[in-house]
Amino acid sequence: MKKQERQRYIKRLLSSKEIERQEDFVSLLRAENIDVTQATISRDIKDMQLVKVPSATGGYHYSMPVQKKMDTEKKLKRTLKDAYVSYATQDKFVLIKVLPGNGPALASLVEAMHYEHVFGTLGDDSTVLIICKSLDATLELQQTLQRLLSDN
Amino acid sequence: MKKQERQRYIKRLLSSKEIERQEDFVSLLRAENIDVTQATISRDIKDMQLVKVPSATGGYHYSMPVQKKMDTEKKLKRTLKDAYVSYATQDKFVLIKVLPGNGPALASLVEAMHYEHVFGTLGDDSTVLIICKSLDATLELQQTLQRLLSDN
DNA sequence: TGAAGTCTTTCATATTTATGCAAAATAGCT
DNA sequence: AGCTATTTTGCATAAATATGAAAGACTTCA
Repeated sequence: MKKQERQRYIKRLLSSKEIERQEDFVSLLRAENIDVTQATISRDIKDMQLVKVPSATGGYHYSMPVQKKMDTEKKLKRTLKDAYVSYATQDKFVLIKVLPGNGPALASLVEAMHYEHVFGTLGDDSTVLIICKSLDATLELQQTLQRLLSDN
Repeated sequence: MKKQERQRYIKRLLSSKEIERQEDFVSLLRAENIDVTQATISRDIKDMQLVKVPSATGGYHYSMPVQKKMDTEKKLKRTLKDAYVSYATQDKFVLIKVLPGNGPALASLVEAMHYEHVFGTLGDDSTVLIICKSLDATLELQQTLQRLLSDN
């Protein structure tokens, strides 16, 4: 399955880099030894329903589809509320303790959110470690999580 | 204020028509006697952070920004949960009874969601009337509202 | 295996969108 | 009003994206 694999890569790129043009996908995929043309990327984007979002800072970047993002956030919220035990931060890390068994699920939801400033996520049985890209990002993420926890 | 007014029109068009290209905005605005070029629309879209979404049916259409949509849905949900009394449907109408004073707020939130298949919304002190574009749409809207009401 | 059908990709290009720059409009001052 | 600064717009065009058509892969079935 060539196409699916490529689309998985595209998803991963979405969260790790700020992608402004379809050609960026082409270059980045080339770097991972996946050879495609812009035409294919255009079709992938249509397939995956990605959108090109005008960002507040003036540029543009590709992002998850609205609906999926909303759905994911919903699940994330529910999981958080269900399983949350405690959290702590240090440096660029946010460490969340959850009820046993919920770590992996929560971690993968956080990943699926493709938060701009999250560098990586890791979940074991009852702990989720989120590594942010900066201290500011850590703060922001904390607030996001708190917002999710405090209902709405 | 020329620009702001135009952007209001753009917002209204967003919910009423399926807009596929920036030129569509140009024509539709021309029809309302607002003269603009595609260049301006492009800048408006950047300003307003609208996105061009690949729709499930194969085409593309412009739509609200992700974040705003999420925020609006959140407020809508909260308002619904806070103020909801009862609802009824008939033909293409959904009539929601709410606690006194909440009608206008709820109506404007429903409008802000720019639901594809909602024709119009009207809220008095304690009632909101939503007029859909088709019977199917009415059913769908009902489900959406129920989903919002039943937590998540 | 090979023919037929389906799916995917590229190439070339049409279509659409973004933007530099100059002109026009608008807003602040005095 | 008159002048200056700021914002907004259009024009022309560059840049980015989408897509028809042909070629290549991959399936399936006999």
